[in-house]
Amino acid sequence: MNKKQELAEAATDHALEHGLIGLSLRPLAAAIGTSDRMLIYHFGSKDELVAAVLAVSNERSIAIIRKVPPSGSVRQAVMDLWGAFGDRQLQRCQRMYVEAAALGLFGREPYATSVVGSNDGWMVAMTAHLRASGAGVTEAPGLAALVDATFNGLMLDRPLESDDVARRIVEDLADALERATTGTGHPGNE
Amino acid sequence: MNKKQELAEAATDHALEHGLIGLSLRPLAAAIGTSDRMLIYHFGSKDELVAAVLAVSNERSIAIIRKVPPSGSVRQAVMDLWGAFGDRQLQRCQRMYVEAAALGLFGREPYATSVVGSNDGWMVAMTAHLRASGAGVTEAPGLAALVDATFNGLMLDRPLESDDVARRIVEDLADALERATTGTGHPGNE
DNA sequence: ACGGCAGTGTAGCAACTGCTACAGTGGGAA
DNA sequence: TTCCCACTGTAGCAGTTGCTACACTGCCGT
Repeated sequence: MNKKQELAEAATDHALEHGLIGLSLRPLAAAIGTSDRMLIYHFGSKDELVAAVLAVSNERSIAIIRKVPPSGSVRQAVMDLWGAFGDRQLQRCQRMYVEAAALGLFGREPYATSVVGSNDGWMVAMTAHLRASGAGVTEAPGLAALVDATFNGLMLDRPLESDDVARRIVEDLADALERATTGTGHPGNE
Repeated sequence: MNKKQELAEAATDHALEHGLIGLSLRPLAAAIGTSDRMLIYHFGSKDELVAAVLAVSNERSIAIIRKVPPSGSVRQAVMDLWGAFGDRQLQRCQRMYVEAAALGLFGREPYATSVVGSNDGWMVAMTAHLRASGAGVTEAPGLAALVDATFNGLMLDRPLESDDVARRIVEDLADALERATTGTGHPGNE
């Protein structure tokens, strides 16, 4: 059991670096000092290996988000969450999540299922941070979904835009949300 | 030349339906009534075929966006653009774009290069619509990037959320941006 | 009539894929 | 000592991949 966990961690490190899409057993095994034979032995199939890798990556992502201390306002919460996205480890986890989500878009397994599971835990953590930073109970989930979607979208275009540009876009979003949530009433979903 | 164009269109149709990631020449060729031999003959390599497919898809996407008539306000512009995303053809084009972008995240060619090119034209079209709907010259590009990122992010989680949920999130964004752009001064990048 | 050239089918290559069969190791329990 | 079991290496299978060599068609200009 311990061995399996070690392999899962090592495989995750490798996948975070080299991507999930072209992942194949033999190169992966060689890189982490084992053999394809062993990976199949411990995980049963490549699909289960991939599911394990996605689970490990998701745990790491959530752990990083949970460490962000509560912010003083919704605006600051958005900026602080974005700051957390500056963490290279989190960036790689998100990058791989985007890969998995893209694969899941066409219903491929185990990606589609893993993505749903990962997203659940992730949204809980995002929502919790917004709540702790002053967002209302009813509005927090919607805000979290909006912020998450925007961050993921920016991740997709990250190679295109400098970090400065992305940061300014996030500032626009943060400002807009601050006005929306503190203004007279708040928008959308009551 | 004509034949090549026909093949590119047919290949695009097939890729929009079945995805770009697992795409391989023989099944694709069989589906569109030709042979792998012919695809290589006309395009030279699979990479060039893929580049052609992405270009065709991008042209279609932009054509759809350009048809959206100018909206009366920034809020309405965001909602109208989102409405355009309800178009199934556009949805599939965006879905494939997300696939290409995910592949490009790790620097894979020809995806990374194609994605940059596609994004340029796409952002021009998005910006143009926001401009025509009342957004200022300086703020329109930032708004377009923000809206685009959010839409793409929502696309990633589309299997997770009902269209109603996504729509409410977009409404939140539209309301927030409307307040931000018509309020006293406007946020971020002056 | 003839040469050339765009287009096409058939067969195949070398590399790679996930996975399996077989044959072992070593150590710890009885 | 004996047995068992977690673990491992070697070889290989059947299938798929992008791509190519070779041979052939038909049409079009001369």
